[in-house]
Amino acid sequence: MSSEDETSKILMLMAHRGFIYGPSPEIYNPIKGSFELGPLGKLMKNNLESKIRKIFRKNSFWEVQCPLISPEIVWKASGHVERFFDYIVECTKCNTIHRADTLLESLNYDMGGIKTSEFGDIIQRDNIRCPDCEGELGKVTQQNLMVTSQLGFPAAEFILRPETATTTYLLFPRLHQFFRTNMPIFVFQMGYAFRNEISPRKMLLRTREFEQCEGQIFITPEQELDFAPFEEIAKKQLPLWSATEQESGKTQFTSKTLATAIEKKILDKPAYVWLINLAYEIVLGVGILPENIRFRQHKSDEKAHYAHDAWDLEINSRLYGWTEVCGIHDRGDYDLGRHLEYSKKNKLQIPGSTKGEKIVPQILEIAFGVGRLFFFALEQSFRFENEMDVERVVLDLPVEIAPIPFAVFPLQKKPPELVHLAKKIFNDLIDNDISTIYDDAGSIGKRYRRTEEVGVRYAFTIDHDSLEDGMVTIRNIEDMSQKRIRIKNLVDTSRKLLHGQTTYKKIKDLTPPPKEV
RNA sequence: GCACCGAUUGUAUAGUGGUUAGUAUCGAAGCCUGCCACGUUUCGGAGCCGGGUUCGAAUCCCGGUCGGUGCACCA
Repeated sequence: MSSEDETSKILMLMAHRGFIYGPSPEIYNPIKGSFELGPLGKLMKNNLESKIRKIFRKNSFWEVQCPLISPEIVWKASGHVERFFDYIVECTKCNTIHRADTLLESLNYDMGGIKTSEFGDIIQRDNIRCPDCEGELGKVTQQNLMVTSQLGFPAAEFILRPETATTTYLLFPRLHQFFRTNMPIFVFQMGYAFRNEISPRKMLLRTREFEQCEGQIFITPEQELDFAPFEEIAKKQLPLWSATEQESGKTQFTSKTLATAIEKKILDKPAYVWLINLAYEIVLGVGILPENIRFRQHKSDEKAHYAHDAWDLEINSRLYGWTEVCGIHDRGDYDLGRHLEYSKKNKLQIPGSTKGEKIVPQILEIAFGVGRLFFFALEQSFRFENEMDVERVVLDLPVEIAPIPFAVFPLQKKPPELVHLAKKIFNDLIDNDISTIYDDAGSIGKRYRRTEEVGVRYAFTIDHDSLEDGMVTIRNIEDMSQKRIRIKNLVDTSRKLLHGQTTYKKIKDLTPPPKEV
């Protein structure tokens, strides 16, 4: 199968099997970059989010939730009002849109010495022409990358948040009190953010409304360097591709242990390194394979306005190539410093190491695009196998992420006792919060294939012997093998499989030896 | 937003200036079926939107919309 075929096939299956629909609304003229999750997509994203929450909680993060709307001053303080504008200029001849700053930069203007308000004057003064067609350039206009809306009566303009992180920072005085002034403070937030992307593309990878999951550590400069949890992970190896390696044109890079990264001064703060590792664990936790993960350090010109150091966790997308899914930022004291400046609230400071000193806490941030992570977890899981010239489609998701990990089938509809027993088992599983599907339509083989295509890991089949011996077969998606287990252990076994407390391999097969003929 | 390419049942496709728009798959209801997309019966479902040419347009032309790819932006 060519990769082009594979791409369109995967996209087709995502929609066809009820994972992702869109762009939405499909029956009217859709808005680019907006999607619906269908029944299975929603189940799967719920599971993925639960998994992320679990990992955050294990690592002592607490979850908060903040509003999507906030007054403009918040975004002035955060720097977004200033930085989230693109200055664009349109060619009057060929209508190509150019960014004023990149245009001037390409002509070797010293960007440090130019104010954004001067872009238009310079272009006019120096008679700068369109680089594509030599045509005359029009006026420089602003393109706001933040989404605004109206609120209240009379309506006033508000900004929809372009990131969740800043809204979390506004809570610092409250959190500092909640955690009884113990630093560092670990919190995270999952929720929507909005950006006027110029051109949404590539399914869930670039949309105008998107979900983020951002973890924050409020920490003192001393704690960043003396961070006990780091010791537990110091020997782990991560695929770190440093800015220096990128700048020297090296496309090959080697995994390094985290201790080495610090020794070689690729990274300096143990707390920050620990956070990079957390990003890695989360991505592994939702089923992305290590060979498809790398960390890429931002080069100095790439860094966001708030970042001291920035690394992206990138995933090698099967459909779209290496793509950022998580940014890990050392934001320094930029954010709380700015909010202190704009709000004048002294509670944004904490006592420093010397007596009477007040300091602004440092912030380390880990920022995931949830939609992206969801999309990658899904796209990487499609497996196409050939079985006797018939293609077998398997959605090979981790059991914790799979929308519906279990299925219950009566081998046939006759006799009705098979159906009764199957439905009883199905109800038992549901009553025990084990996500299960029941199906009795068509042949048993058809049902196995139909359900493994949407990620069902284990199927329980009730056959005629089940009525006599109290056992059913469990079929494994991996290799289509089967074992026989007792019905009375079925709920317990399912729960253990779901929570990783046992594996299919460890299940004892009670299939009776074949009878002598 | 620009450039190029595309649009027929849910999916994949066939074909035609006048057709009951074909096929496979799919879905529904049966029959059959003792473990891997079996078979079988019946049924269901389609030419993106707007305008033009024409006696007649799903088919030709123009415009729009949406999608794909490339450029700029980005979690």
